[in-house]
Amino acid sequence: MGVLDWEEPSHHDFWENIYDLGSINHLFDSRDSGVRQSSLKCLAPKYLDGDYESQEVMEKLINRCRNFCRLRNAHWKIGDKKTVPQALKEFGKGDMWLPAALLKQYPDQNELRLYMNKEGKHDYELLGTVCDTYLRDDCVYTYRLAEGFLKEILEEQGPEEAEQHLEMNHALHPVIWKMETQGVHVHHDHLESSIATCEHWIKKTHARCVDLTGKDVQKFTASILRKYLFDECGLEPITFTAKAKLPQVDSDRLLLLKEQCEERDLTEANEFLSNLLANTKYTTKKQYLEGYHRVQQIGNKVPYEADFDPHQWYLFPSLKSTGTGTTRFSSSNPNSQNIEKASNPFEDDFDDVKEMLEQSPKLRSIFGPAKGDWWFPMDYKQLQLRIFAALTQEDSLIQSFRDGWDFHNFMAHAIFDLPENQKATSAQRRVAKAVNFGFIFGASEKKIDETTKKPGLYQELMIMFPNAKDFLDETKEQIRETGIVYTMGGYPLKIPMRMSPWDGRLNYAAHMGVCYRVQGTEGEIVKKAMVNTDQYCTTFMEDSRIVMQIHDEIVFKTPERPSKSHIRNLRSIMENAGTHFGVETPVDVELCQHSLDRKVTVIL
DNA sequence: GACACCAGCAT
DNA sequence: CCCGTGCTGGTGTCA
Repeated sequence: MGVLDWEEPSHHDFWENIYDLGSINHLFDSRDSGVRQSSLKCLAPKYLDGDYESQEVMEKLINRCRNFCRLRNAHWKIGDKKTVPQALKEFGKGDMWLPAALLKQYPDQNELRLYMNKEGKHDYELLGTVCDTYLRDDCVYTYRLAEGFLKEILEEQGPEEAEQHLEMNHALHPVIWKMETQGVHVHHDHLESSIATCEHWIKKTHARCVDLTGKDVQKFTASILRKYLFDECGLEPITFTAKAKLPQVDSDRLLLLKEQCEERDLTEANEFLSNLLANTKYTTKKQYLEGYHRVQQIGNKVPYEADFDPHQWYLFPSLKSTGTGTTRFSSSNPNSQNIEKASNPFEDDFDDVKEMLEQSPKLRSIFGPAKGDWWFPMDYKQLQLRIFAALTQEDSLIQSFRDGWDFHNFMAHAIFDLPENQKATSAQRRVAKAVNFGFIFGASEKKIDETTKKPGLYQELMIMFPNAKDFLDETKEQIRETGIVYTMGGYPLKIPMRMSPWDGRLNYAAHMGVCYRVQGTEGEIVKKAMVNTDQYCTTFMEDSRIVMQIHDEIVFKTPERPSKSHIRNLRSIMENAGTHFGVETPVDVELCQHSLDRKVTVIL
């Protein structure tokens, strides 16, 4: 819009002068910055008296303009529902230029005036000013909010602390900007052939489902499924959905229902379920693939890559550094943090299902370096658990990491009191894993006892790890007093108060607090690592950069095979980010030349 | 069309 | 009542 000079946004001086209301707001109240609540539209009415009417007026007018164009088949390039990404769909932000352009260029102004001013409206007069008004309000509200938040933050949290947190996000801006504009390379042909494979199998399995059930439906929706399985076949529902209390029909439940079929010799229903499970897998895959296909672009947004090939295809995910209540990143359009792992379809399935899934395309192989490039993902080994150990200051846990234990095995040994030279069984390890994840996800006493099927285990653990117990009590106390917990770097996180801690559910809130402190510290560490590794890349490794961030993993790109010393340096930068916050965190490195799922582990 | 719910994917 | 944080897309209901 001509407000900022976009010529050299990668230049250091440029970023020096950028302050981000999102970061300031998140520091003021980490619950504000969720996906739904962070926009000015929500913040202005909440903290100022502004109702932000001008945005609404603009949205409506833009939509009227788009309708006007559609009705007349005018040759205006209008954002189309199928091609405009989700974020732009809402109110046609992509068409902000439209009102002024119509006023300036539409040949029959009289016609335009009649349309805009019909039914007593005066929209024609607004065409030339509506976006300016919006933009002005946007600036004013942004400034006033920032001013207000900063004042509160400095008073409540102290200037030095606050400055540190703000500086971290400040330093992240150019890093995120680079990632967002330079994008993630995808293998375009592979994408298309994978979609075709999915389609083939979807058709095949669906046809079989129709045959077996005699239901000639386009799709086996949840309601059709419930009717068939529970009413017609007489199977017993396993569990019920949270709100509507209907029988759950997710994959796990369907697998259990399949067991019921085997017991009762319902061969047709049994085979139906197999086909349906395979069908669901392929349908989901296709959905992901089509999502990637829809938003991919030829890499013309890559102004800084020297020998850039216009035939390469890229995705440009949007990153929100304040997209979560815990300081983790969120990613959208597409979400680059939930790319399916290859192992996913082949575990815990029945043999016939496995067979049908054998040709299933691997989504991770869609992503990979462009020709000639190298990617190397570097991930923190069991970062969350190490943070938990550091937070609790539980010596035995910290020591087990130092001694190089597999942590789940270590926990299995502790729980089942195994001698050191005896190997834990896979069942024992599974229990231990459930306990570990339970803790970092903030499970309650009841939940831990239930998922491990060992009543009383939680209490045993509390005796076994007294510091962990103290840590829980301390977190609980913090929540009772303030509703706020702190990460290891001192970042304040608000616990959602939808469950009031004073009505007997304080324990639950306390476990939430554990989760927030662990995830919050994780986010903090990885953000610092990103800033520092980016700095290293720009300084010492030409044309290298961060491609993606997946919570405890950073994927780098280089135009040639990275040297061992570069990898070593990057690794220690990442590890130092951990120790800076008091966590010992070794980092694993892998190299890939073709795609994310064909990695070579590097041994240094 | 807006909204709630459900499902499925990740760390 | 509840093991967390996210994003996306489909279905079904309501206005």
